Amino acid sequence: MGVTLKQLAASLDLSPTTVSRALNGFPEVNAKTRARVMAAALKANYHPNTRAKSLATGRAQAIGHVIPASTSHEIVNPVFADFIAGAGESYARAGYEMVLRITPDDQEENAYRDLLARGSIDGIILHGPRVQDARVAMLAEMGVPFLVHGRTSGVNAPYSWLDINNQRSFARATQFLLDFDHRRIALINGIEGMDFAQRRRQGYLQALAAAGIAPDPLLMRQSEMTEPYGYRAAQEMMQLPDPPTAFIASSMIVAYGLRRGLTDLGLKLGRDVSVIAHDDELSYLPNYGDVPTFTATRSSVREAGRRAARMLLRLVDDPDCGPLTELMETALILGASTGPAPR
Amino acid sequence: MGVTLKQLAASLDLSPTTVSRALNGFPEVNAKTRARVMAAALKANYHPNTRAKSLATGRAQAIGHVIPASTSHEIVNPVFADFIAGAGESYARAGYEMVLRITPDDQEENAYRDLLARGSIDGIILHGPRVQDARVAMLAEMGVPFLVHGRTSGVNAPYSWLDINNQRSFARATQFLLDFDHRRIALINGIEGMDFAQRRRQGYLQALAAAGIAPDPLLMRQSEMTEPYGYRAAQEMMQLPDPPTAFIASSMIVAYGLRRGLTDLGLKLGRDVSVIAHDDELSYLPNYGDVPTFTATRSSVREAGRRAARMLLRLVDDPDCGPLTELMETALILGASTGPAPR
DNA sequence: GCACTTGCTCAAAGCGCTTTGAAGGCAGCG
DNA sequence: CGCTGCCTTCAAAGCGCTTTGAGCAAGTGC
Repeated sequence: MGVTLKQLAASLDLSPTTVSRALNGFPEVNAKTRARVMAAALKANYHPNTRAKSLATGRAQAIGHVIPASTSHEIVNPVFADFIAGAGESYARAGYEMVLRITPDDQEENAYRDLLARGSIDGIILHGPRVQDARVAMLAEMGVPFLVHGRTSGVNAPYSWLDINNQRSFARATQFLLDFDHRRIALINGIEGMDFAQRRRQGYLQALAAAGIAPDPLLMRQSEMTEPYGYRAAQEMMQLPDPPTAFIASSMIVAYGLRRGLTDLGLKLGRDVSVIAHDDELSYLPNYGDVPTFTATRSSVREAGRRAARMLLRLVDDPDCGPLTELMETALILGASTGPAPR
Repeated sequence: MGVTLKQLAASLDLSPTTVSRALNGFPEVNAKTRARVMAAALKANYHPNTRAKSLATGRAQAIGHVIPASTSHEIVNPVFADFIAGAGESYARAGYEMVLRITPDDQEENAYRDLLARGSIDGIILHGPRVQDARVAMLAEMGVPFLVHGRTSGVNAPYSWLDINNQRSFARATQFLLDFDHRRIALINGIEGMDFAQRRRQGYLQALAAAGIAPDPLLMRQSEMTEPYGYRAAQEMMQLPDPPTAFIASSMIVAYGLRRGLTDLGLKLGRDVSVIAHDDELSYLPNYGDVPTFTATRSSVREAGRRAARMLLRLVDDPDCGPLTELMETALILGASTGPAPR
């Protein structure tokens, strides 16, 4: 344990009051005194005890992230890690701590209540929102500042969120393929019920509708986004009487699986069949180069984490600064995996 | 904010002392009183304020994880997320909080010192140890209980760690291939300097040596474990005058890349060329089925997280319970990606 | 009957900080 | 000279909890 305020004060022959004020920038401290205090604090490597401080101020100086993680493994995923990393950067900069709570998914509500009742956090980030997610109302009712990473369709009450424009993003991707004369476009989506998956499908359907193309249920799948899932989707769909000429994948990993499934069938991406992936810019799933491997809808999930955290901190600072929302657009980047529909 | 101990005590017509003791299981409380208190606490949804509690006890009831994450992205990786998830389970069970600090990697030491001086944590998990990692000595010197996920070669002083038997694991994998008459075996490793990478290479070299085979530098690579890295390794090595007949990959992602590189060359895994991967059992990189896709050295990193956390908690509880160490063996599981060397 | 446990409960101090209310010193003013 | 008001500093209370030391009533043994 480090030096305490009292000790520091004693060593300076000052009262704790004055030292505290000097360090916290209160105006009623003599400039000379303040300088002395600052110097001594630095020298003694003084850091105020967070617990004591927050007990006194009533603010935890910490943000909670609750990760339900027993049966559904959907959230403990690569995307999550990068988001957390981004958020953590913002917290660190603001002097906030990040508290992570892993919980069986039937106990998620408890986790929030517990964290709150214990006074361990000032705000919450809600992960992996589903369609009509009841957790939003729950958190609102608890009266704690919170921000959703994503959105939840079907919830009317206002709440703060940061999301990417999934619908527009996938509409554009679909449109792009349509422009290349693709008419049979498959959507390999994330698991049903996740809000992002629904929005992506909407974008996809919207673009199809605008082109006067009836969606084919045989070309739409939703499941957990693994590589084998992509592989099977490719293999099975290409067996259809009227197979797709293009695929849109909800993640890079799925796109990897698609590519394998397709090349195993002797098809070349960008020539025989087209693939567009959603790219969260995860460092170990790179999609760069002069011509990226995959044409992709791209958006940094890490940057999303950074921004979401900053927004939440504003909310914590001033709970009345109203529901804050941000919709990040994605970039459609051209890679080697797309081309005109073969005929 | 929830109910306080004082309020609860008042409502029961008892002193805070008694209520505190009743709740914390001290023996000197009348059984009837305790029951009353328990019931009331439950009803009022009482949760002791963590900050007050830890201020009073001097224990933070929290464990810190510091993630350096600016330039080197090696740690914000999929493996990390699963380890954290496992550790979080153990913490939650023990009533501990998990504090995550993301920091520029030249500031990692500061992060530890700060966390400690502020009294925010009781223990630390050290991630991603490198060969001769100076952080171990640093933490030891700070006098905080800590546990390393992995080990650090070249550090003599004892410290607590949990690791998988990387050396044996890769020696076995290599041996397995040797038994299949492979003589040209490539090692596609993680980045140089990471301790796990060094141990894996040692295991590989050891098996080769035992078989009287001189290692070929052309067959050994180390880099960040991405899919394209695996792809390039496969493509380039197969161009060699004397190409490998088998590959060992340090991660599933790399193995994906290898597979693509090899199949692109028209080679069939398990027949024309063999691949063994290290499988951390990440949920979105599944390698299961009747016959798993890849022959693999398998070990759940999530389980490692669980155990590491438990060990650290023991250490926090009793700092003198000595350096705790655990070496987890991996399983060599037979999949479809290996077979006898072609001749 | 007394001294002495034993069992249960409480008042109060203290953890390290912030913050309120008060006070000392000094200049400016009439 | 005395009063006011400003600048600077401080003592003390309080945040919600644990824990020490004391106290009180009932039970035990002589």
